[in-house]
Amino acid sequence: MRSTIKDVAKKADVSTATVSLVIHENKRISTDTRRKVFKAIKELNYHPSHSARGLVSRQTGNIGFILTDDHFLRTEPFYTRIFLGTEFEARESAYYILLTTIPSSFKEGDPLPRFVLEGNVDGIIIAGKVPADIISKLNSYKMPLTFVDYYPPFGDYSAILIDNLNGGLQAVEHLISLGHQKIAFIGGDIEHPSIRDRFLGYKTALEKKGLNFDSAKVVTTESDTSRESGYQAAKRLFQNTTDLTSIFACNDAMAIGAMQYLKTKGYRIPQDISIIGFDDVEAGLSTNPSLSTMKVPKIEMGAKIMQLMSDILKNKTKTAVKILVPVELVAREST
Amino acid sequence: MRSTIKDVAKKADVSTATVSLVIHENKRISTDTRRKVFKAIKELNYHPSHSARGLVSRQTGNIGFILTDDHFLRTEPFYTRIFLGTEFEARESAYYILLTTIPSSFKEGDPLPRFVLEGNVDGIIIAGKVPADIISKLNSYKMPLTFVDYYPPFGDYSAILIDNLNGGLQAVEHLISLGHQKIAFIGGDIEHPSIRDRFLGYKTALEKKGLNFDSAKVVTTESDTSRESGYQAAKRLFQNTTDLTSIFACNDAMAIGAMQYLKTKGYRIPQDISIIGFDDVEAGLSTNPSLSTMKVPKIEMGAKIMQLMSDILKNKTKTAVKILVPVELVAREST
DNA sequence: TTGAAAGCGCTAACAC
DNA sequence: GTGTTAGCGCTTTCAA
Repeated sequence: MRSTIKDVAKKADVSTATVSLVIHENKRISTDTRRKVFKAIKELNYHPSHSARGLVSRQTGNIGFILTDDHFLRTEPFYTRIFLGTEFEARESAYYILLTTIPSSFKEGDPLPRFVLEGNVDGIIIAGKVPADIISKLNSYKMPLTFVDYYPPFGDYSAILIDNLNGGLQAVEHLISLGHQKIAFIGGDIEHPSIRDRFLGYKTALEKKGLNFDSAKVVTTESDTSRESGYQAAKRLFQNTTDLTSIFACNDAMAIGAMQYLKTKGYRIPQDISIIGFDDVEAGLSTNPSLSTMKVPKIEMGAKIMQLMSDILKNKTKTAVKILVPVELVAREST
Repeated sequence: MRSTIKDVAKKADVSTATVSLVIHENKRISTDTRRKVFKAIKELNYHPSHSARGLVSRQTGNIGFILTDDHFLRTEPFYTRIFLGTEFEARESAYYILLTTIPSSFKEGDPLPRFVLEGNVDGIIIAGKVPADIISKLNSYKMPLTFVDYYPPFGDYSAILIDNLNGGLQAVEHLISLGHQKIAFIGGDIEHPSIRDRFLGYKTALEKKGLNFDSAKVVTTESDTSRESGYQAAKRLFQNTTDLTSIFACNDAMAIGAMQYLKTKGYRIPQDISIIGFDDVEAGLSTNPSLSTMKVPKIEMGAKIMQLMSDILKNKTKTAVKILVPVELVAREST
């Protein structure tokens, strides 16, 4: 039998109310009593019951973490890292994370995650792009909704986002600083906010340096951002034009796919073509040559969104805040 | 305000006890009452409070899912798939999964997952190999402990395991059926039960077919089973001997790494060397040639372990059961 | 500075 | 077949 607050109270020879006050760091309690209580807690290895607390406080102590199944199952551990950061931080702030995936094809009639229906979370973190339908359905529940690595087209939410625009800018400026003038961009669905911003960064960098923009050097027709798509995008790119010396891929997976294409065509990297990705996933380290990229602090982003959630639930943060997380150039062998 | 059992009782004009009985499908309730109650439940969109239930039933309704951080962050979505299966099944059986990682370097003094300390789970699922230290510490808590894709050296637990021995056997028999006589084995740490069994399957197949075992054709000196290790293992293998026509790699990642090595050395696959892996991860589909492998039903394994856990908690299963999950040959281009 | 007691939502024993 | 009620472990007035 696990020990309860009563056991602690008895052992410390105080009331259960006092124990509760001590636990909640109420300053009205005398140092002496506090000490007695803590001693008893320790000796009995007491941990408050999550259920009992939840019952009276009308809080569950749980946070829901939602992402699409294909994001969760992505080959590159991107969202799993974000989740990990969230989980680490949740330990600190004494929350539990309930992770669930939704189909990326989620539509109006589909059932919401069980923890939403059952009201078993105090707030929800949404990681990565999700179908608009689920956001609107989620909105009818009154819990705080926050986003990490995605911001929906409508609504006003707190979010932790990558500074994609600045990242794209830096990536391309890096290429330019190496003397490149003919720089291509390959990406997945340009409707995706992250990709759009990275592309915007690309254009901005060109403008800033007075290089002219050439739409033949842009391929954004792939539906996802996998290696395979990178391969295909590179193929298409070279059908459009061969007048280029470097490529900025919207993420590492596509960059790696593009590298594979370049190799099969006999281009040497970086001698003939330089290439830079985005995200800094492990796989970029084991390519040959190793891939230059923009480092995204995934674990930290996960931790930050949990902090934000915690602040919101404690009413420390009332208005929606968007935090842009800076990215950092990691120049390796491919540029 | 979410509706409570009282609201339902009032609306259906019965007592809360009756509502509770209806929810728990007690047969003493008349069809008429049952209908009334269900109607009220629906109209009020009533969902029982997890906390209140937990408090009185002394069950949390949560299951802890533990795996090491490097397993969780593996490039190939292997354990994430298992987790997904567990989560799917948990929805059915009305449990929540609390996922947490532990460092793969976990040792005696390290803190246990918070859900264990706080008694916030009814049982624990351990996925993949974990340090022995955590198992012994976990044992001092009275909750059921089950394993998936790993079985610890000591103790008696329920577990869902891959039929590695038979899988290894099938893989090698496949090679033999294609006419191969000189078959190598590359694997990571041979102490790992899964790898050991796959290796045993390899040996058994050779014996069965009257081929003799040649230790020069076995490399099990790598510490992990990554692509990089596969590359290194293949390199070492060819330092030992070049007298071989095929390779059985203990998993797909190593197989892919080995393929890379073979390609750099100019071997053609499968003309010069055939190669088969194990696990059936997505990456094996996009290699060139595509990788033959043994298909492991990861989602199903996750679902099964959750079912097993649920049975144990409902006292349907009293004695520890080990279930071997069969694997299936997927012959693709590499053999 | 501390204690007594009510009550959160639910289940289960018992009464009818 | 259905209702009454105690009580799970905790927090939180209110009183002392």
